[in-house]
Amino acid sequence: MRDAPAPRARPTMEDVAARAGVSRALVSIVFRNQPGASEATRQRVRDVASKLGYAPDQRARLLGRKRTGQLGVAFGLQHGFHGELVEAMYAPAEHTGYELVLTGFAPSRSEGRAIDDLLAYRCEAVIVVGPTMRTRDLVALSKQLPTVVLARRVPGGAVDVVRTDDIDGARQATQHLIAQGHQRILHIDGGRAPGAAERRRGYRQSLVAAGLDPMPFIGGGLTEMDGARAGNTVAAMLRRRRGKPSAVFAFNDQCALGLLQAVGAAGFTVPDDLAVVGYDDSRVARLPWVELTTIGQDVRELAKKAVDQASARIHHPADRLETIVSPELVVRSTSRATKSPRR
Amino acid sequence: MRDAPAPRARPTMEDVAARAGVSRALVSIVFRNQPGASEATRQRVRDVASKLGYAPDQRARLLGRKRTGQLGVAFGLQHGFHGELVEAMYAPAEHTGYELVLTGFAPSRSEGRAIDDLLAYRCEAVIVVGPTMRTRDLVALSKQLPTVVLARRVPGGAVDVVRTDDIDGARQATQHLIAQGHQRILHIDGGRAPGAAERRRGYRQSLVAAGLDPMPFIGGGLTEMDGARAGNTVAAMLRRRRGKPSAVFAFNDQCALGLLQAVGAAGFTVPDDLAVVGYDDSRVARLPWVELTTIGQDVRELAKKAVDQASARIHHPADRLETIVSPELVVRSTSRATKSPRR
DNA sequence: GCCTCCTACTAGAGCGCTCTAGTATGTTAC
DNA sequence: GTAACATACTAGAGCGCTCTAGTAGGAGGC
Repeated sequence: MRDAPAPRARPTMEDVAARAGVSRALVSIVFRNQPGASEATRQRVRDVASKLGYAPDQRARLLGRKRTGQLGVAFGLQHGFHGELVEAMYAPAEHTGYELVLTGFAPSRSEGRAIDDLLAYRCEAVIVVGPTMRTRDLVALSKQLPTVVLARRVPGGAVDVVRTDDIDGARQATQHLIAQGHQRILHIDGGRAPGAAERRRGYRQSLVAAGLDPMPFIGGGLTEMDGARAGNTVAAMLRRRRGKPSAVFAFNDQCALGLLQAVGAAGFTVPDDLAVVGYDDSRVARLPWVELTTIGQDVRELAKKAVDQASARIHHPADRLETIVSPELVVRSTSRATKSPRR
Repeated sequence: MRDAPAPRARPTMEDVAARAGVSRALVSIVFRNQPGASEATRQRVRDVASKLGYAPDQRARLLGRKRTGQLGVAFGLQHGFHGELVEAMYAPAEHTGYELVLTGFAPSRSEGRAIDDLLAYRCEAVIVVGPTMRTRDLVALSKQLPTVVLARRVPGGAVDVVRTDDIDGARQATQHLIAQGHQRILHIDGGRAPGAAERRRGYRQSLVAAGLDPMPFIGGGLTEMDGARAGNTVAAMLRRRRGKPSAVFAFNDQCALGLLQAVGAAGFTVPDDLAVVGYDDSRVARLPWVELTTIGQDVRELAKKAVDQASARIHHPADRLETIVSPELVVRSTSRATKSPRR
């Protein structure tokens, strides 16, 4: 890049002004849709601009302005769910008058570096999607500029957070199974993953509230492999005479999928031998041969709240808020009662 | 956003210069790692800067510079594969001295809008990942500024392209099946999807070269559902006495997965009754209960070539190149010979 | 001594916009 | 006629950097 030539020169506002026979300021007025230009002039300026292939230079634009009107978003390039959230942010951002600046993180590119980019662009606020960085770093960031953490819990109340109510989601899943007549319900947990602690709690609360005994957690995880491993454990339990489980609430859909696989391979039938509920309502959960009952997160709502909250924080830096969005149970065939009610 | 307050004032180069007792220009030199400052001064400036929480303003930086050094990347927020490619671009971009500016497209946000953002940021070149927009629009874009289309074929040679050699991939898949002794090999095709025509061609060429008869294409598609539908057709063929296929090459892994499901549900065994090869080497293909033989695209290489080519195009705008990266066969158990060789 | 050369630094003009504070040219009121 | 007030437009000072063209001052050569 050392000896690179200057890039193809693109027309500036000056060029447009000259060709249209007006001042630079007037062109600026036209492009900002501000009052102060006649309709005829506006049209002329627009025509000239499009003839020249002119588009305002965003960098200069932002520099001159008091505010940048930019909202930075850092998200995981590998997480399909993050992509969905980002997509859903565009509409509310536009509506609120902000522009989104994206930066991705991944195993090969740390969250810190991604966020540095956003700082350099002078975003007015940042939305960090599902970060794994330490709470203290997030707190430090939030002292530098308004920060909203999306889809992750941050204890301490020092940072703005928008997330799904995982306790409620786990509760819905468990209560659904209870309502189906299940009494011995297992939870394949997510270990130290974000949300795992809440899901454990929601599961346990529901059982206790229904007068049932929580069963010990089975170590699970986030992936199909983790689920399959747990599934083997569950299959072993199913072979016992007494005390065998009749339903499982898995940490997420991928985990549930692995579990379904292992349990099926061991010769058991879902939902007759074992009902299964996942979490996330991912695409695979909807496949006709999977039809996994699951808990759906409200992507649209999460994205909108995150943008709104970032905007609110720009106006009132002192506040701090934790917004919790309710998830929704999606009943499919892995948990539907098929035969007689159980006892 | 109308009556928003000015954002928290952040320190400027001026502030750092004043506090360090040097000129603005010197601070600039330090932050650009240019020669012209003593080591002691560098250290002092750096210290002061970090004490003030100063980071150079990217907008101003780019404005002042002749070149922006920015590479725009437009990608699909919903495509996991796009995310992987973007991730793999960061390293080569840094190495070449460019910075990546990301913008996403999705059903709710058109590719055109995404690209407009990149134009506004005065990127020196853009890399468009797997666009579905019309060829003529891509050609028009490439006239405005250096453009590289990644992971899609663009006929006419008017646009720079970096893509996987799908003909070769299909050939590898088919030849592998032939080498395993299969003689009646089906192709579940991808219809009008990008790459589908090439994969059909590669499949047919290999069969003809081996003196075998290509079988009629089975209408497939990109999703598990499409694969399952095709799978039912294949299962019906397997029940016949004569002329039944012994292997299938599916358009992609998702399609292959649906097919495996349908064929399995119909009571057939893989790979004994039917060998299956997919395409993409996606995460699911690696699951131990799937172990799908597939064709892997070289993400790292694709990303690197895309960045290199964008950089080359900035220097030599007149050229146009089509870079084709070879895919690689990954043999797993859905195609491994298990019993006797077939005739 | 003076001249040259090097290193360490500074002055100041942009970059392409935005935005405040104007100036012209009506139009209306009285 | 002129004051009052629109509306349509312009001048020009920033915004926070980069970068060219300089200056100051010390080391070294002869």
